[in-house]
Amino acid sequence: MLQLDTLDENDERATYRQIAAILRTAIEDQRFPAGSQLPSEAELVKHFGVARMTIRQALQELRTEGLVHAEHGRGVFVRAASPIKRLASDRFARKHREAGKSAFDVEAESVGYTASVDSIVVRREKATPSVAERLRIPADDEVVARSRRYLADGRPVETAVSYIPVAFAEGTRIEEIDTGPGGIYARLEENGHILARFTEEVGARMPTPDERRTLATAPGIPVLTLIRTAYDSSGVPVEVCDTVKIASAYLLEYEFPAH
Amino acid sequence: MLQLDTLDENDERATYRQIAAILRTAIEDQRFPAGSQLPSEAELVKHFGVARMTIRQALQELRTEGLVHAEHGRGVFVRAASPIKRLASDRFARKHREAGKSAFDVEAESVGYTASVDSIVVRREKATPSVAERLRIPADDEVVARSRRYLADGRPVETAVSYIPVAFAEGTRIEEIDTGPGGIYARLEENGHILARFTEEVGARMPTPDERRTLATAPGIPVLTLIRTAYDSSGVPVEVCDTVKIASAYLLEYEFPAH
DNA sequence: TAGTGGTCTAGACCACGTA
DNA sequence: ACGTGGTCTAGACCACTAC
Repeated sequence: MLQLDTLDENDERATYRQIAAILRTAIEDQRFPAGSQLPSEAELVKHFGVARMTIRQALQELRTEGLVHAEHGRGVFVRAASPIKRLASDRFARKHREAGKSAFDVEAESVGYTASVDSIVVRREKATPSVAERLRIPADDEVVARSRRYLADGRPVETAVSYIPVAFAEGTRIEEIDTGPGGIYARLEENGHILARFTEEVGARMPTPDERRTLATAPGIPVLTLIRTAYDSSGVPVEVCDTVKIASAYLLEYEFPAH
Repeated sequence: MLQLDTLDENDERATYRQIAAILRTAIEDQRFPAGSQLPSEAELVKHFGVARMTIRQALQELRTEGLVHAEHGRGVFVRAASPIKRLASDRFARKHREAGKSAFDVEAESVGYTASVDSIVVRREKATPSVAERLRIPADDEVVARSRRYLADGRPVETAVSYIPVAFAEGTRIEEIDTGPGGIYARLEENGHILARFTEEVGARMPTPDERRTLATAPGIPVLTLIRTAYDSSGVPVEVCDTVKIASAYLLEYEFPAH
């Protein structure tokens, strides 16, 4: 019954780890396919003959690994292998901007998602040390900060905050909610700052509770952090974009020469 | 006593979340600096007047976030902000190879670490679908698989497996443990495959229990995954390198033109 | 030996989702 | 109403570390 192995007396691992391993194997073997429901805690208590807290500890381990997620009142479900959005480094190519598309539209289109943006907030603020350093401006100069949240098929996948020196944004639609076709990069170029190159700094970590809420992720799912700096043809940094992406939703692609 | 806030009756959050938040704030405010020890579970039980399991649940949350780690028999400690190794995309530049240095040496030198490599295993095996696709060879052709583990100052930070088509490795030191100065890229170039460009695919996820063991990481620390493909001047893929890095130890840097 | 965290039990009551 | 997971209690014994 339950089509699950039972505990091995000789196994010296902690009981909850053994149970986690049994469930993990069953999931990997597709005995519980993506999206399916695991046996309830009560059933697992009966099957393994242990206390409920022991079962919960095993499930906690699988949740931390991101293998399953619990829904209060419904059950524990195998997480669907998330569709991956591949981000190629030509996503900022000028040809896309000229067609009036934002980089996020380009990404989404290439994999068949419906892209949307919400929570757009535009304000002026003093640059943080990290932003000021990348923009090569004094530490408390004012910048225009544009924060927003990206959604794919209605589900949050990324937050982003762009910082632009006030001098480059003043009098353009960069300070309006709707920046117009092609987004802020198109506006910067109209303003004489022809974009020449980007740098990106990529890392990963666990999200803060705040980020978990904004991105609506379960505990145990890491985020990719990406800080992009855009330089114009004179080598002047014109924008820093600080993004936090749900790791399971993204694969970043880069290409570079061997010199 | 303990210099910690107490529980707020009116706070509607679960008790363990409230306790976790109190501890998190204390850590962020440096009341418990990096490396310092938190009060013992017994002390926290007394301070907050709750059951031990409730305290443990709060600590579990902080562990999942990677903020603290427990040492059996010693205590719970605030995790030190890990030193970051920045990986620039010129780390495979030919000038470094000509100086007899491997890419990992270059990385380590640039930040003052002592680099070392262990667990080197070289064997022939059938290509996995993922590797075969990237190398553009039939799905069960044989490849040379070189796996190893990188350490910085003696601590594991990354595992890597390189796959090279047998035809390109045969008769070179690529199949020996010690590949000689400049590593496998230098050997490939001596063999007529002048490297022209690389692609890298970057993602992040939680480590498998196996990876956690190999990299000696605590639960709750994500890994960066990086698959690099090397192409020679004829556009032929000559190597696929599949790496898993401790996320907190790395920051990847890329640069690309705006077209 | 004393103190620490690790594991486990056997209950209890609550909040949520479904029917 | 019922079954699900979420939270919490009040213990127990064990394994590890430090002295």
